[in-house]
Amino acid sequence: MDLPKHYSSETVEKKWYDHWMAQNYFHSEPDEREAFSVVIPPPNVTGVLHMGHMLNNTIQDILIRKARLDGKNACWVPGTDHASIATEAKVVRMLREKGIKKGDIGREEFLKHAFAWKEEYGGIILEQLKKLGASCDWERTRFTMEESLSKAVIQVFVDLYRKGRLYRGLRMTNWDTDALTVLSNEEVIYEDENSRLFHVRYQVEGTDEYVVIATQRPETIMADTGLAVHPDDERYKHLHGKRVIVPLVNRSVPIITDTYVDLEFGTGALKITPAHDPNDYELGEKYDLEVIDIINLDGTLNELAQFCIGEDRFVARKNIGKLLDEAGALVKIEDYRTRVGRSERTNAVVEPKLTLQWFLKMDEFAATALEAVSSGDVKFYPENMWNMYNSWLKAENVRDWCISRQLWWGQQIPAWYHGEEVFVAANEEEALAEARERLGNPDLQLSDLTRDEDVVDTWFSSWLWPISVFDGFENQDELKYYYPTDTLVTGWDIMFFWVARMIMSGYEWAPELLGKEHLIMPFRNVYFTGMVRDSKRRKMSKSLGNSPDALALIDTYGADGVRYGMLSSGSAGNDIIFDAPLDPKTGQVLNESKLCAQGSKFCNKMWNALRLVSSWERDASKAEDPISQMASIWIESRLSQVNKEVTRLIGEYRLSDAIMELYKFIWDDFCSWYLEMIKPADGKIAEVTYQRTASAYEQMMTLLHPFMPFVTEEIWHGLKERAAGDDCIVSKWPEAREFDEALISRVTLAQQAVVKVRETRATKGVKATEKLKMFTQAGSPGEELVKDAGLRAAIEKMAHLEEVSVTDVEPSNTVAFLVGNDTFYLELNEEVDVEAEITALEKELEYQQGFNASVMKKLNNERFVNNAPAAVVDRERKKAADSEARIKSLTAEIERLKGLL
RNA sequence: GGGCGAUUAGCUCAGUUGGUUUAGAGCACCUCGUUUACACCGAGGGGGUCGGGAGUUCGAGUCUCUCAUCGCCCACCA
Repeated sequence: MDLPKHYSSETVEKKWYDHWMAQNYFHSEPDEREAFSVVIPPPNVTGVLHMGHMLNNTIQDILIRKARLDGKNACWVPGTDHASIATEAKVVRMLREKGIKKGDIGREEFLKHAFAWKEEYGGIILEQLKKLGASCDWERTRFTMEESLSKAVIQVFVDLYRKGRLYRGLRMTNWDTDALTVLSNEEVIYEDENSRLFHVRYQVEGTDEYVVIATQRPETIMADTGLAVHPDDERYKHLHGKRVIVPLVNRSVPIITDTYVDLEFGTGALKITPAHDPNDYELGEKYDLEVIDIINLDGTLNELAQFCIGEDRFVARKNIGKLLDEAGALVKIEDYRTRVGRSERTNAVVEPKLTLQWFLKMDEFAATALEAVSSGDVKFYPENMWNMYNSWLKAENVRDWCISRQLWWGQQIPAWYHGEEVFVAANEEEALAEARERLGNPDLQLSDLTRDEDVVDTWFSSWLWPISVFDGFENQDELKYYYPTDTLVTGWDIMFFWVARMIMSGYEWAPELLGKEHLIMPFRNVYFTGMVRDSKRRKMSKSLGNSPDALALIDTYGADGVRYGMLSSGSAGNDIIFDAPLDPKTGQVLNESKLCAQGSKFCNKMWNALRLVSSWERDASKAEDPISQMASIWIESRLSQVNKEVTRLIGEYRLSDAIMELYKFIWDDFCSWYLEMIKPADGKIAEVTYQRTASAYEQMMTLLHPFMPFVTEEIWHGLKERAAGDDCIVSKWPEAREFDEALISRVTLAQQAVVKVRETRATKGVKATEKLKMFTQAGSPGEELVKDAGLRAAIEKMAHLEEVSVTDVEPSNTVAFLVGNDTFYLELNEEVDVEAEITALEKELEYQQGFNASVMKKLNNERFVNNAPAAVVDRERKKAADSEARIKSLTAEIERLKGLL
């Protein structure tokens, strides 16, 4: 068999993914096995694969593949989210480029374009996930705006309305002046930005006195309907009950007093613009002030402003500033830093605006969602995410969810209006029937009703995801089997958008759909990944351009290499600093990563181990030699040990630790020690040794398979002839057997002996291959190592020694070192500097004495001996005995050497 | 202004009921080495008083308090 020197991820990965798909391994149907389901956090249908996706989908894939190996019926449901604002914005832009305006073509036509766009460009990300190796059940791919899922949204809307948990109201909302829609609070990103604070004076009516206020938004002055001061503010007490004249528009407005006003800030006087500020709106309500709305939906000023009509609010800001100055009302302008809210999707500065919207009452939902996690029904990893969750959902912080959006790409709200009456129903026929009945007018026609133009928030469809992907609102056949899902893997940044709301919806509808005896949480566990950040700790994002090209990374390092890289840094909840360096010229992130490179090197290492093993000529007549005999039992023991450990770590979601454990085991134990020990000089290996080696190697590959599926599958096939359909992916997770712990520690000692020899060679400048003799003295505990034929031979082979023996003869021209507690002597061919050896041994002795002293300090402490657990005390006694033995060995050797001087 | 989390080797991080040799890994670094799996390699080595201080304990990287620095989340200060 001629294998290339370098592992080629490109060809291997394509080959196996195609094979898995052809064999339909990822598909799941309900059966008698235990179900293990995971629903993907649906990426935006417009999205492309980025680092966050790679991290989070690698983790899901590991969990799913492990479950599959454990013999569970593993089902990973993929899909995409219609992402209303983001997608609609893209389609609008695309149409604009074609010279088509959204408003001109109407809703239906627009949706056709949008669906066509989705068919052509949407879902690229799912193809990219295949490159990563994601073992999703692609036959189950869902989309939040497909018919069944949309029906579920409508059904839920109607249900909530009938339960009295939905209401429509005029509220101060966050308005996106670009997308022309309202936004939920969560969709507004606040950041500190530079601004200017205008100090403007208002004349007190009927006097020559002025009150100076400070504002960042002079363009809203024309909408002022009041001025507020603190009731206890001595500066303004004489003005209580008086009125001031708003500059430019010369409107007379009342001075009100309220403790909301901060005495310390600015001049202590505040202009009140109920239409354009949430706080002012509240004050306006309280004091019954007029609401004058001077800003259009697109952010321009309307006629009511009287000035700067038609100008954008930011243009008007400058111009009004000038006008105020000309009118002598502008006192000064200060530079100021303040929090500005921008739309998460369009980056437009959010305009507080009074609009009529649909809201979902959240108090009950929030209480349920809190209880679900505090009771332990839903477990969080890491646990401390509870704090963030709790602070968001506790009663005093919960706000009703604004679910309507002034967009077309989404599920249209199933509400019809006739005058003041509202009819909410699953379809127009039902709405009409209800309207006829309630209005007592059997002749009422559909054309007499007006349907709500708005759609629901995208999250109002994704919060149903764990149920709706199984068509659970229509029938419960699959839901019964797959629900609840096992683990949700997502970033903590969407804990409130999505995780909490899925819990709410699960507890709301699962009992109705499945009955209360069925488990009702949407998932048992939530694994929160951290944010992937760049080397400057900035969140990776498209706009910053600091994210490496995910697909380019896969091309360079292979999916296995990238998966390794994503995992080997960080743990649950902690942010990951991705190590891609920056281009010094452009400041852009380079598609280079040490971690991913390490992963691809690891693939190459394993590949070459296969090359080595495959290169041996197998000889059925050859007997197993003592080294191989010993080494096989050792590697099998270690394998079982590692198996147990890795299983435990995966169960605790400690995936980085698990992959690191496997990395060290495969690289160090298997490649550096085991293979080197059994490596035949003549290239001929006993058949039995080959089989045991292949079997151990195969098991290692299975343990690593969930993490690095491609290379492990490739090697697994390279080791043995396989029957058709007998694939790694469906093979069993190996059983962890009892392991020979005593042998493991003996091998550790043997390794120590080898390292000491190598170290001695390095420091004395003796060639690594120069044949030397080593011995220990008769009657010493080190005999155990030498008496074991396999171990002795292994030491000789690994350290290039001619002989390791037990002897009575007095050492001569030797270098002594400790192996375990005993002294071993290495005979050198050149003259040994006795004084230097004494110095070296004395240094070692000093360390051992220090160590012994610290142990004895504990043991001589009565309180320690009395209070510490017996096992701990025993361990300390063992340490003491060991170090005493070492001290004895060292002292004796030092004495002997001194006698030579 | 509240809350959460960090601070361990040059870098990125482990260290999960306080005791497993007076701290570990990977990368980086230094020395040596082309021995027929792998130079995407092998062998060896240096490097940390676990942010500072105090406390609890027989025993603290681990628990408590405090200070410092840095992140992040939430909040209506014009």
